[in-house]
Amino acid sequence: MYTFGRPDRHPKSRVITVAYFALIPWERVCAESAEGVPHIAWRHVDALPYLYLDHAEIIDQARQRLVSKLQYSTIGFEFMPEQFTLGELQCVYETILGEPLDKRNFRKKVLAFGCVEDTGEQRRNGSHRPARLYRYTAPGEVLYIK
Amino acid sequence: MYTFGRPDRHPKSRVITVAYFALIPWERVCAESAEGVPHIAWRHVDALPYLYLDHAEIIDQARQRLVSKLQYSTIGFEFMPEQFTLGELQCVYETILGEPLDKRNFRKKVLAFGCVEDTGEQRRNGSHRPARLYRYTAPGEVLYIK
DNA sequence: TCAAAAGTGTTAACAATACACCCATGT
DNA sequence: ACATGGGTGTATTGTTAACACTTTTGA
Repeated sequence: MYTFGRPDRHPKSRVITVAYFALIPWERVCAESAEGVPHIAWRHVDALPYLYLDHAEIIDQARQRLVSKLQYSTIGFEFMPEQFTLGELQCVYETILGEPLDKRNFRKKVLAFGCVEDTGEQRRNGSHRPARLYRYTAPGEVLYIK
Repeated sequence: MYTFGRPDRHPKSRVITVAYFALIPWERVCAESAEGVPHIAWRHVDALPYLYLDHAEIIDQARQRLVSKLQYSTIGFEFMPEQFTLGELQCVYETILGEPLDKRNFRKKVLAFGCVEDTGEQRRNGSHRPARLYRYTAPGEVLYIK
């Protein structure tokens, strides 16, 4: 994601942090303590505890990076299971961007881009019309939402 | 610019390279040998000697990064001296992007963006009309060329 | 029959592109 | 007078954004 190397970012010595971020399906998320790291846990990004030094800045930059990646890549699809509805996909985009998107324009762009294919299947989800299920396929070009 | 950390990128051990790039005025460019680095020199990016391991890839990525930075930042102005003509600026953009740009559209965008101001001065340069000199001023928003 | 999400096209505003001529100068 | 780069405006095209109603289902 970014390498933090400002000479004065650590008070004692020169510390360089290479930060990465990964998208992990919720089912596979588990927080295991490792040697030398006694208490680790997953936290909601809006409810983080005190963070050492510039670590809050690192988190912040990762969020921003995710937002911009959403605009010039198909990273949003990485949040989807194998089959998904366009409503679910739109929900991911809206959550990350932090603003509502127009349903018609969103579907238009995604479908026109041609990185999804209709599986022919549907999902019944509640007391309303069932949604079509789509599958992610390799992108041809770059997808811009917004 | 980017941190290269693939575990197998060096045959002997785990080597991590944090690559940076900088824009330096030609007058201040000098290649000094340092301890342990006997022969260093500046090379034209299109005429590089053999490069160790993935170093060619690193150079390549830096070039690409420069191209994309040109599109969402005002980095192009960093190549300019304190006063410059729009023709010179366009030349920088054309060189980096590797394609000619329309003179009128280019000037329109740069001027509309409002990150330059007319110094009132001119430069006589050859047997043709003198060019206005501009000065770079802080950008308001993001400048997109192309 | 009602509530709730799914699905669908058109129009207007704006941004990007293509394009050709006159200007000021030095030789 | 001519060669050279400087300077300017408009028309077209393409892209993006705004907007409202019908459909299908379960309760």
